[in-house]
Amino acid sequence: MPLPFSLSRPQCCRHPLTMASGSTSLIWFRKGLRIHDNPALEYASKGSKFVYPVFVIDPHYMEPDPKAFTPGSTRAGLNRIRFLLESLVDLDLSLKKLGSRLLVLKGEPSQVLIRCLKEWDVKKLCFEFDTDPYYQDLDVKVKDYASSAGIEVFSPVSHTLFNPEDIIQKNGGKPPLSYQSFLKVAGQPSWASSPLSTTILSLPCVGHIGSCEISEVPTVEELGYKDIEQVEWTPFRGGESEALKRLRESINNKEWVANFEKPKGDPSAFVKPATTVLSPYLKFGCLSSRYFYQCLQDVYRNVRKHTSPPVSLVGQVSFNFSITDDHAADTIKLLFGFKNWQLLWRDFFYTVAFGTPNFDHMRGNRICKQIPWSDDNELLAAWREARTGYPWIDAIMVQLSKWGWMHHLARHCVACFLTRGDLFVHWEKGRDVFERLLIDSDWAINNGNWLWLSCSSFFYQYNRIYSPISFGKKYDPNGNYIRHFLPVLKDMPKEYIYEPWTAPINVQTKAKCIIGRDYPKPVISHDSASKDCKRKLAEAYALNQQLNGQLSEADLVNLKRKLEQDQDQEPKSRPRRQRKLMT
DNA sequence: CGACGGTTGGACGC
DNA sequence: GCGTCCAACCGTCG
Repeated sequence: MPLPFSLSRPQCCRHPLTMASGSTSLIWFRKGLRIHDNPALEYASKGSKFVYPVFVIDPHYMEPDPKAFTPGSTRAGLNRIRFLLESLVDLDLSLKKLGSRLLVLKGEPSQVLIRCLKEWDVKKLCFEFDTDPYYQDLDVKVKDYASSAGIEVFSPVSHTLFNPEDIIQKNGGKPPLSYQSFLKVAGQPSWASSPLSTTILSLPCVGHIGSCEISEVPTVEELGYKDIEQVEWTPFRGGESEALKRLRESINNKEWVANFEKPKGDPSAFVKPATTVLSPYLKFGCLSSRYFYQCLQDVYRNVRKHTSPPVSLVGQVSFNFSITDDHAADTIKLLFGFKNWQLLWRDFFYTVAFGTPNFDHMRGNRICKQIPWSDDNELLAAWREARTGYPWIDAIMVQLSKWGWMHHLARHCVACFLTRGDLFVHWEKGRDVFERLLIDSDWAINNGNWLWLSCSSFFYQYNRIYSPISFGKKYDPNGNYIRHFLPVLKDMPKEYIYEPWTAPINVQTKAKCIIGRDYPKPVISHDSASKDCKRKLAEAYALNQQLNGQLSEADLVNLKRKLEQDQDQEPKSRPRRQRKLMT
């Protein structure tokens, strides 16, 4: 598969025609860290004499926080910071091949940007539209200045397949709240049948820098991260080049394509992850979701025709397919089962998130059930620090800390466990942990999934609880995943590895892992805790229905008190009492 | 009002 | 590995 853009023959803007016409543009990179399918970059370079490609290192995200529970800033773990820096280095290299470079600045982005616009006498400001509230606020400030200074602003939607505003408008002003209705409203993306412009052969050069403080892409050490203790880091390298390489490999992998929309997959397959990990690249825009979409569409078209060697309809991609009948059948099924594409889910969450005020909170969020979650910081800490005593849960949390990535279903298990399944801790607390540690954490998708998993919105079958014991066992009976991420349990026989507290003491001794000393006892009993969660959710749902979702703070406090009283009257449901069962 | 579907539940039987 | 039952929620649609 050829690259979607050419990296050959860098050219500079010495040509008299180029020199004579055009003005000065600035492309502000935030997400969209790529050259291919980048309308903002394309527009910036069109007819411009100078183009300033800028990235601003934002202390809000990047400043080291020594008090954080793992290395990193307040809002981002070091894995994601590193992934971002790698993506920037790659972007800089690609820009250099096109006769330009990346200008890295530091500070509060809107202030830095406004200073650059003045200093460089910029006439066109280009940046990808971003739906995240943080960028929405930032963009207002920058746009206000630009309009007062007579600067043209170009801010295209290119992070998602659809423009969330269009879909909300088409749906009568509110975002569709079910995936099916979203698909109905969304239809096909407007650009789906026409080729994306993905080729940039050269860029205008960077003009004089003046007094702005420009640096190369910093290292983590230069950002102030020193003496870091963590030994294992994420195996995923950032950047557009890596993204396109992974995409190419994935698409040539028949099994992966055939499984692309299937919900299942083995969450315990950690050495060679069950899904080809592209999510962090989509998050940062190292990979264009639209380009990805077209590649997949291409594969399906080719397979459908499966008589002759695959020929790309848009003439840009050909895949090394040796099509088996099975695979063709599978793929054809997928073609018509189009609606399950993960990429469409991404747009679904982006649309709902954009159209829902306070999407990232329970209070003031019109689509969120009001539930009196507990604020038990000890249970939260046990979950966060991988010491719940349930090896399946703890192994997943270790993978989160070390890799910043876990299988989708593994995320479901730990999110369910923390909230509606076992610990009844507020989903916002879990959301914060994921948001910080995941290398692919994405504001809309992360919050959407926590709403989903906690039965606060979208999904309401709170009786369906993932078992912290049997769910993992189903996929990985030997417990290899646990042995890898929790080496303390590596010698525990498979009969006990999902429930080590049930192992006879001589077995524990032999495995060199005494439960309660080398590995914790369970913080709760799943049987009683999950029953208790169901009871609480049933009551909370009933009150939500009764009050039409309009619960005051007092209503929540009263409900919480009532739930705790009921718990006291029913000793069987009291999770903390169950300790004796586990020794 | 009732039927129906919902990315991704668990347990059990075969 | 697949079907069936369990228990039963919600929002949507007719």
